[in-house]
Amino acid sequence: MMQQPPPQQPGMAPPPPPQAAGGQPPQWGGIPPPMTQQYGAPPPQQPPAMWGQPPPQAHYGQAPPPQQFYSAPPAPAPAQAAPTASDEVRTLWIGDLQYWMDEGYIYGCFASTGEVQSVKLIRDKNSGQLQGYGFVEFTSRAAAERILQTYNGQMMPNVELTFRLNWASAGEKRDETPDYTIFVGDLAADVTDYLLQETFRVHYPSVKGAKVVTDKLTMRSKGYGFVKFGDPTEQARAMTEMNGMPCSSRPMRIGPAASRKTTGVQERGKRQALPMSCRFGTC
DNA sequence: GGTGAGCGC
Repeated sequence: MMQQPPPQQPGMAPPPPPQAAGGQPPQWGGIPPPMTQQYGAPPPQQPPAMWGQPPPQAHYGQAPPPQQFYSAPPAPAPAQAAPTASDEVRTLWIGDLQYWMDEGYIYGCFASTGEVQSVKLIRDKNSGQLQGYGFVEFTSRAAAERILQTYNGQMMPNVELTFRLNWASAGEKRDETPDYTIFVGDLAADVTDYLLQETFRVHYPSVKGAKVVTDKLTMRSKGYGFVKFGDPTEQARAMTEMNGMPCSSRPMRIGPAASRKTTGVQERGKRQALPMSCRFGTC
């Protein structure tokens, strides 16, 4: 059986998943349960509290709001907000944000933890446009770590997107276990992360997650995606065994995944180099 | 159709 996050309540912060499991929490594959698809449609009709409503027309005319910091209001009981070593790394990078997700929305996402210190979203200096990423500082490194483990890959409130979190690189890059990824093309338009993941997972238990690439603005699938494996031999097998297999209504076309352009947050040290002889599962 | 996801505007 698989553990799935409980359905979300509109207007609420995401369910803080059970205590960070002692094992390996989902990285980017904790695919949430399938929900009604709403491509291109911003959140439901009930925005959370007063935060981050998707603006019908953002009023980014001029006077871009200056850098905003959200100092945690006294909302939830500050757990053990004893300021620890001031040099301690406790900031997470957060990305894959929609343009209407402002500091308030992000703050609201983690408010229930009571451990948010500040939220800083990056915007274009001239237009004031949010850039789709930012930084969330927590009250302690332990808190940041806990949030990273439990929220990353989970659904964000009121929108069909999952949290994309990582340590802020200024501090420390950590990306534990290496993973082995394949490229999957020719996906039907209705294939979701979850479906893609399950299509593989039933055959390969080491599947960590799957990601259908979507256009950030329209949320529409670009027709391809990636599946991550923990086991390189399963990756290799899947390359041949699953090629041409249907997912939803269309046969998948599988290939090796070219590494993402960023060289920033990858496994430190070695990266997965697929010998030519292995490229198509011949080894 | 095609190789994701990014670090302080």
